[in-house]
Amino acid sequence: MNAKTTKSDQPTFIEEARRKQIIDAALQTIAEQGYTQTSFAEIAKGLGITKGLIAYHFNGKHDLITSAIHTILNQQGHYIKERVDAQPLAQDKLRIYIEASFEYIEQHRQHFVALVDLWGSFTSAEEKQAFSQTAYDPCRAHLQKIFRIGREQKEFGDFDVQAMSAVIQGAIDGVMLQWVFAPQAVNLGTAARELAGLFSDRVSKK
Amino acid sequence: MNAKTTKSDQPTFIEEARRKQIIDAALQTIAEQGYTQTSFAEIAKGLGITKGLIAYHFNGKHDLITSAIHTILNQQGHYIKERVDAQPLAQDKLRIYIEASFEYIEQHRQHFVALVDLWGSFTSAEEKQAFSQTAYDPCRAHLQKIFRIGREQKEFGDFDVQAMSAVIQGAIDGVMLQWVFAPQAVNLGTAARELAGLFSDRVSKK
Amino acid sequence: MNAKTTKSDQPTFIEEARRKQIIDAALQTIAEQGYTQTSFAEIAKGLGITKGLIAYHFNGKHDLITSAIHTILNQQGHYIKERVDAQPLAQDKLRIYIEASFEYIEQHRQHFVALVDLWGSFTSAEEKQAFSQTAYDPCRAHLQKIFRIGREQKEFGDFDVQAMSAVIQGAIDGVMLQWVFAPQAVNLGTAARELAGLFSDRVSKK
Amino acid sequence: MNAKTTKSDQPTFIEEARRKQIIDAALQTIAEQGYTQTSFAEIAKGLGITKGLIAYHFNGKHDLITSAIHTILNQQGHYIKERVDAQPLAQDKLRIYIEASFEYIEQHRQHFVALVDLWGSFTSAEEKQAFSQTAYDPCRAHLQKIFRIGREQKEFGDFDVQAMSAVIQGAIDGVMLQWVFAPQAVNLGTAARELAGLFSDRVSKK
DNA sequence: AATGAATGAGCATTCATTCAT
DNA sequence: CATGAATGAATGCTCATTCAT
Repeated sequence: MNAKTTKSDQPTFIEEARRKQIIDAALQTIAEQGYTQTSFAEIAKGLGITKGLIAYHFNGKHDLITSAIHTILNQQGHYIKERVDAQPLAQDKLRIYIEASFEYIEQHRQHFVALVDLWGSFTSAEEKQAFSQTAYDPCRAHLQKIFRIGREQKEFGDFDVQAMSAVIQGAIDGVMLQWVFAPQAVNLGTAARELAGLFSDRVSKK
Repeated sequence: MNAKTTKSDQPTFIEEARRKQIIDAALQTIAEQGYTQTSFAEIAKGLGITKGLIAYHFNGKHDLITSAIHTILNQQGHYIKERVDAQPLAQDKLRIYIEASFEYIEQHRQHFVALVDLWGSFTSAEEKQAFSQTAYDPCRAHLQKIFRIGREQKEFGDFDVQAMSAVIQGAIDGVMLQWVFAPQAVNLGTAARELAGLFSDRVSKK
Repeated sequence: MNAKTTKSDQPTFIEEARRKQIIDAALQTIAEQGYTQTSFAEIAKGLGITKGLIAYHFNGKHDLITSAIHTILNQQGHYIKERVDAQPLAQDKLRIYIEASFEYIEQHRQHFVALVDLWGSFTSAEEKQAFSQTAYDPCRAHLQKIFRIGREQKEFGDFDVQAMSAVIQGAIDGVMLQWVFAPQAVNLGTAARELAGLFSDRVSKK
Repeated sequence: MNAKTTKSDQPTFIEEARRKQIIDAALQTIAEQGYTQTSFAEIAKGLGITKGLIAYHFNGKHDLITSAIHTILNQQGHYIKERVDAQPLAQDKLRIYIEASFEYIEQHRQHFVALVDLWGSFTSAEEKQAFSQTAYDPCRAHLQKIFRIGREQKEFGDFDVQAMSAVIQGAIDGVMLQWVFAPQAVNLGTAARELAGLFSDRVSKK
């Protein structure tokens, strides 16, 4: 309930290292055994520490889960932004956005297995909505920014920017979901190409 | 351990009614409070029965959850199939498939809030994959059938049927996810139109 | 709590048959799966009836268990008495008592597996003592009667009748226990001979 | 599922003390109320701790029961062995074996009340047989060793060693059973004398 | 005489959390 | 910083028992 009382605001080096270590172990355990099977004891076991230590470094389970989610989303966000920003043309930005999304997922499948499981950790509608905003709003905003650039640069034609951002991001997430649970059922590379193709055919028409 | 204390193999009328009633209450509770907060006691409370009765009608929690999932997927599947089959043209079939998917979701938002939560109920990778097959395989198969019809009827051009089915279904699910958690952030009707538009522009090009 | 209210004192034919059938099934289930695993449902399953019917024919679980124990002890008692009474000499009576005890056990191993398990069903010291009296008092009394006859007929010398009855009956039960759980570890026939031999050497000395 | 939340392999002092304390309380509760009435909650209540703590120190109920049984059997075994080994003559060893068995039982009646009840805790035939081996094999082996020494030292005549060990141990256990449930019905001292007498008369004959 | 639906108390077990050391 | 002992509430599940039909 109360935050660490004996602590200054600035986390120490070891504090930060432990938190990162615990978050990684938590994500791994969640991905392997599912959220409901992931207890502090289970995380601690895989790390060679005691569960008391986890309680010491996090303000309860909710804090741990929240931190884990932010870690994943931030890492993915940076990965994509870096690559998209390197492209001058909007149509390349969009293509790279899709490709980088899938690339990151492919390299961190475990993170996404865990992420899907973590939806189950939100009990109230408010928490779910808050998570939704954290997860989707920045993505849609990024896509909409690309669309606007594309229009300013006369690369893209006319379409509903709001809806299209939801559709493109949705397609990325939806394909990811299928791949996460059954990697052999979906080829991410081909899917990326088809998705980018759908869009470019649409907007370059006029 | 033991399935039931009664003799007959075929369920009675009251048995069926109770199971349906319990499944509905379970879905509602899951949607409202999340899977992890949904205990037999919680479901029973909302129904005015005892938790022992739930254990009497279901072979454990896994049976209840499985039954609930199948109920949702079957209902949605029938709803869509009925409407798609009524269309002679493949391009209409595809459009109706997308629209009907969103319609059903819109009318049963609670089911899908629950469905997403239920992913968290699968602990092993095997269970997750099994669920994935139950959920996605029929959808992708249905889409691929529409694509084949479209090609036979010379309505559609050439594209990777496998990947396209994953992308279209993924887009539907991905948009649904955004809407389920933040209904005000996405307009399902507009999204359906943009998605159908993306595809028709693509395939009618040549 | 209350006995069958709609019933006359005289049990009907079908009533008796059902009780016997249920007792037999109960003994078999207890022998096979242990007392703690033996629920009404389990007994009913093996019989093709419902557990409600068992509750109808017995005044609760305690009644069923008590009836089962009495069934076993009475049957064994009759079997032994019949054979002992056929012998005129006390030393033969004693030998036959031992042999018949083992014979009966050998033919009804299941009954004794169950009997040992049923000890666990008595919760209070009073119940245990009551069972003990039901089980042991008649046996020791029978042995003591044989001893007295032997003395009257000048076959046996002097010894503590009370203690000797406990020792002989104890040896029978103790050997039975070893055999019941590990039939290959004890040969009942040889044990009977050694036990009878111990006694006859002792009392024929003077 | 998970054994313990701590890291070290060797138990601490407090750990050992708690386990012993809990085992003692468990034996007492079983002796007083019977195995089926002995829940973690019941044991904890008599100890002033919570049932969670019992689960913390033992790997489930089976572990607790197994530990309790081994505690009893080991203690009794040591008590007897110590006294038997002090005797040079085989006939004294045998007499002391019988006397020490009864002495120990007399001093720890509660243990044996519990032990008899614990038979009911084994559900499968395999578990029962395993327990039987743990309980009886060492006893019979000890007796057979005494018999062999007796023969080597020309104290004992000829008899079936295997069967005799079963009969003597059986008599000890069988008398104990009668005494445990009805202490006033059997005098352990007299019984010990009669039992030892039976044997010595038999083997010293030739 | 028999069934099946329903109950309610009890069970072992899990787990996040607290805290003295 | 870190541990290990302890808590207490919650969970899925079992089961004898009741009762209307």
